[in-house]
Amino acid sequence: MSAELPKSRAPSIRDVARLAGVSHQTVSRVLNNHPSIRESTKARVQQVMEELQYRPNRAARALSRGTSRTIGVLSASSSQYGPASSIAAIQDAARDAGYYVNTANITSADPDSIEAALDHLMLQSVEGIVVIAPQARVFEVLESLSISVPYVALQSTGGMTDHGLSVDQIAGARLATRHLIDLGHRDIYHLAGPQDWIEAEARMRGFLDEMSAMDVPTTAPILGDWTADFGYYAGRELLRVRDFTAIFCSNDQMALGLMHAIRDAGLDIPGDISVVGYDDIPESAHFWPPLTTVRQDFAELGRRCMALLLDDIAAGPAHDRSPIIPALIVRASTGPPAF
Amino acid sequence: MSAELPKSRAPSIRDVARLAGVSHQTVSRVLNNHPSIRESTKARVQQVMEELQYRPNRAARALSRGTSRTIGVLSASSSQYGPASSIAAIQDAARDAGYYVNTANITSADPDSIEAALDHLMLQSVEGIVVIAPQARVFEVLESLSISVPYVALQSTGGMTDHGLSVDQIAGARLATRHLIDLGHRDIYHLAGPQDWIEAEARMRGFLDEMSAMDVPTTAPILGDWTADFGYYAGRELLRVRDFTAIFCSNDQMALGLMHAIRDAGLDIPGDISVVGYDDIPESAHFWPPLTTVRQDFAELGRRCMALLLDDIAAGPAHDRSPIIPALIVRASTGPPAF
DNA sequence: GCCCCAATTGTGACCGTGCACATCCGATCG
DNA sequence: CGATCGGATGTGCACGGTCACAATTGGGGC
Repeated sequence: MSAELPKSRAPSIRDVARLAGVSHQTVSRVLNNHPSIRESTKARVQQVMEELQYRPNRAARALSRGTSRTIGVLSASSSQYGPASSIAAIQDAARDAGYYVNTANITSADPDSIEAALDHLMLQSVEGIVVIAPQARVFEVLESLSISVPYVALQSTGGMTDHGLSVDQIAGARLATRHLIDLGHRDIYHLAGPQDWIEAEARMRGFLDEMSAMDVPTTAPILGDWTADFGYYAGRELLRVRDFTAIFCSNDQMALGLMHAIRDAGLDIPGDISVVGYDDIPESAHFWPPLTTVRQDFAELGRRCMALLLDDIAAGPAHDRSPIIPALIVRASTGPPAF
Repeated sequence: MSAELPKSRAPSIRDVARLAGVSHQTVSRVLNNHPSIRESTKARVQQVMEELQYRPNRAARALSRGTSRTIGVLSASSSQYGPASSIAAIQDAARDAGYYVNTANITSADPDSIEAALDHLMLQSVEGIVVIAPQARVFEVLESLSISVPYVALQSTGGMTDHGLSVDQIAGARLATRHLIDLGHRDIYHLAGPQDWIEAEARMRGFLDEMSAMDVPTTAPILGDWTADFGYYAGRELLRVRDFTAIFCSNDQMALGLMHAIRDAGLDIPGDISVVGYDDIPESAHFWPPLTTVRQDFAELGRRCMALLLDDIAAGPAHDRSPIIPALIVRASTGPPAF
């Protein structure tokens, strides 16, 4: 019986006002819980709103306030575990703060694609942007378009601009590298991510830094594309020479593919070759062998990133910008070298 | 030098009109490329728009048109590969169609959480909703709230309502089961997904249907939670009895955990036990052993889902609703039983 | 008993765009 | 050559909120 005839128009603030016997402005005050409204009036208005199933019209509010309460997310590879987790966390945090989130994916790294995605977001009149496409080029475009809203980048090194949330990828990579060195490895390879990814570069730097700090000679890293497939093919090529006893992969997927290749070659992990990944996706504990890796808390990352952005928007006091240090998770894929 | 002083207000349609020496309505016509506008006028207006860096105000447009050009996505577990891929595809498709996408995640399956997420979307005045949280309960809530906008569910069986995109999960599950039976297995287990997930239930039904159609006696399926961790623990328990030679898992992650448990028990895959997964996530080709699984094209799914919803919104001609049939991908995790 | 102040409420304009309708103009037709 | 017609453009208002300011009310201090 609660079924209502579909009215031609949704009830507006004035409809509520009329039925409650007050002015539309009073209704507006109830909506924004203005301090000086008599309790009784407030209750009456709220009851009418209930009856009418009144919903404030967001467009109208945005128009008159001149603010959209929407933030944009610019994302690459949003279907991967890490970014996807962060996005989810961002959305939750935004919702809690009363914001809406609109996501634009970039399919390729070319400026046109980036610009199109940014355009899409700006058309939405977003109040801020979270960038989860930490390719260096994205930032160039961002700067060149002189975006007028604050933006924050996820997973940057924190070094390049003040727009980044500092996750110390370098420290994480050093942890992983140090672990291998401490086990006694000296011939260590690095399978890096795409060169234009800031975080890939940071991990590579961490690797190289630690190697040189510990006085271990290095080979040039191989540049991959984050996929397990690439890890597999890279592994096949590398094993032709096989003058290494350990390898540090820039993410868990590539490590998975690489281990596949190592097994195919009839070698043992970690007996013949030790493997370390990066990210600690939920599956890596069940790889064969279970993968030693560096844990990143993607959800926490998303939340803190959002907090940062909201601060920027409100121009309020700076939130906690202290860098997040990833943690090494040691499992069965690493061990001392054969000898 | 291209830096502009931040003007107090963004240029509006009237600013453009004034500078171009036309009425605001003419500018509006240019924006919506109305047929009867003289070429020269159009060009002049467009040039002024360029100079002023004019951006149409979405809120104003939504207000006066009474339409938001926004669709909502209601999602559970949006960080998993499958849903995440579909969401990305939906976003792309929406963007191409000139729509915006707003995602709301539900954290738990309780009605309050679902209602809160729906509320968030409705406040946005979305024109349609895609549901990627195919828990039966979500639909109950959806029905009970008598949502006034069209909605489409991803990954339903297609049987329950006319709101679903038919992916024939049952057929997919039958393919997998049939594969095991054809190999000669008779003692086959099924590790299902959470009971209230429609797709989990469909896969279970497919399994049971095929088993009974082929006259193979069945054991009650185990209900899991989609995670690799669960697969591992379930595997440990199951192997206590070990009266089966094959197992069909409702997704690849659980299959991964299960294979981990099987290896831990010192058994061979597929020598002692064959394993089949579902989804074909990009990593499963590199599991150990590479996983036989059922491929779902999540991106295609998202695209078609979006097409369906746009049809519903436009009340246009029904799009292609023919069911998608998943494909079996045979890899090394399955083989004939020992004997 | 009067004045002042704060709390509460009302009034009208405005945000930027699209729609309905009116207007203007040149070309076509009888 | 005037009536008609359709393309091109202008005018005013509506959309549903918020904001600035005005108006009304009630209570306390002198």
